[in-house]
Amino acid sequence: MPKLGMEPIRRAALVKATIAQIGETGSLDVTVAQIAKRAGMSSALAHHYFGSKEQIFLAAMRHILTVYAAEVRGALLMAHGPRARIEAIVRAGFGTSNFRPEVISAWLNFYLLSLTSRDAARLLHVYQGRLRSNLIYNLRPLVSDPGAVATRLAGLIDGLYLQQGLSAVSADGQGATAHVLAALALEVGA
Amino acid sequence: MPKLGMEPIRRAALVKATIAQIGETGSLDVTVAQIAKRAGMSSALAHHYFGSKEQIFLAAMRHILTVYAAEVRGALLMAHGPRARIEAIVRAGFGTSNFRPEVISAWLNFYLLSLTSRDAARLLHVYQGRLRSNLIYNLRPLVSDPGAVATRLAGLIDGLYLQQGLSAVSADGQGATAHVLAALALEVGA
DNA sequence: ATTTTTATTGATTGACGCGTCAATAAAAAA
DNA sequence: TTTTTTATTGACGCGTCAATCAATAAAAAT
Repeated sequence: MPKLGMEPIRRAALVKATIAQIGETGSLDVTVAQIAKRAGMSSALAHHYFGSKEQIFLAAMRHILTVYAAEVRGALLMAHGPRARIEAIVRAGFGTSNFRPEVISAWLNFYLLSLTSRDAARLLHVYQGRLRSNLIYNLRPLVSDPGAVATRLAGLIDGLYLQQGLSAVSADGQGATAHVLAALALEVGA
Repeated sequence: MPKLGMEPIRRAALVKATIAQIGETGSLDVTVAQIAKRAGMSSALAHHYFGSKEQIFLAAMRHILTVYAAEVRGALLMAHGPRARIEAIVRAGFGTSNFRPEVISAWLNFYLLSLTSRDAARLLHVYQGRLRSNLIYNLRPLVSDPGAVATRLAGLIDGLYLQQGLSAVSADGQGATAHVLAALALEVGA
């Protein structure tokens, strides 16, 4: 009984199911059939809407990055001054949306996917570059070598994210945020 | 023409080929046939010596961790005083053996494998715990909260390692080392 | 009332990969 | 010299999975 206008609904359901399935499986070794079943449809329909498994992955990745970017933008709206803006960026990175265990796991897997897929690498590069230039821009009035400090802060963020993704017990976003802010305080000499 | 005593040679060749193949492929989606071919034997022989693909992966992982542990031990021999010992640990982590692109890629893939395989998780946990307690022990006379500082240093090391593994262009071990040591200097207030 | 478009799936295909097995051959032991 | 052990591989069975296709059905358009 085909109700019309199903395409966006199906696509969204598949994206959501993909992230959940990757989070549960812990790897990209998820089958289209698993994803489709979780999203309540046949694997044939998943192929019908996305064409290939890689396209499904890329859509899921795009979704994660879009949500993340929106959260950063939102946090930046409320921040006055460079120091507060950096704090906002950090807090957004470890915010509730991106810091759910499934999302962390998916993100780490997409990291590795970027070694294989050019499209994935391109996506990731754009968002990493945006984070980095955001950090550098706001670090400029605070430290003498913004590039180096940005490298260390971004590295610490990635590393703590990785650790959280691997421990996979309970994601401690507040703790991670506190650590990054502590490092920031040392860097700006406050 | 069976020469005797081939087993250790074959095993070592398979371990080496596994790391190389994972590095080249960028994922754990490597076939036993690929590994065996690179090691100069048939896939049947690989199975004969290791029994399963997972055992091959675990052997490769053990090898990487063993080499890493040896390098840390070696560096610690030459270090006098807590500060120098921490520097030694950092330098070993980014030392030539563990910082070749293939090894970085393999390590990152093993990180994710630990989400799937209990044995892999156990291996990783042992070595991470050893690194962490090494750091904490030597940080104790230097800082007031060794645990927190160790978390940040380990996080930064992991993060920079991750970034190097993903860029995959040229591994800059000296740069990474310098960044961690800079963070250390800030933490100890020198 | 037909035709076209959209939604949907069961069945199928074709490829691929792990692991096994039987067979071959040479060294070592008996 | 016969037997056992070690080394080695080609062939293959069995399962899995991505992707395709034909078929069904209900909206929408004509």
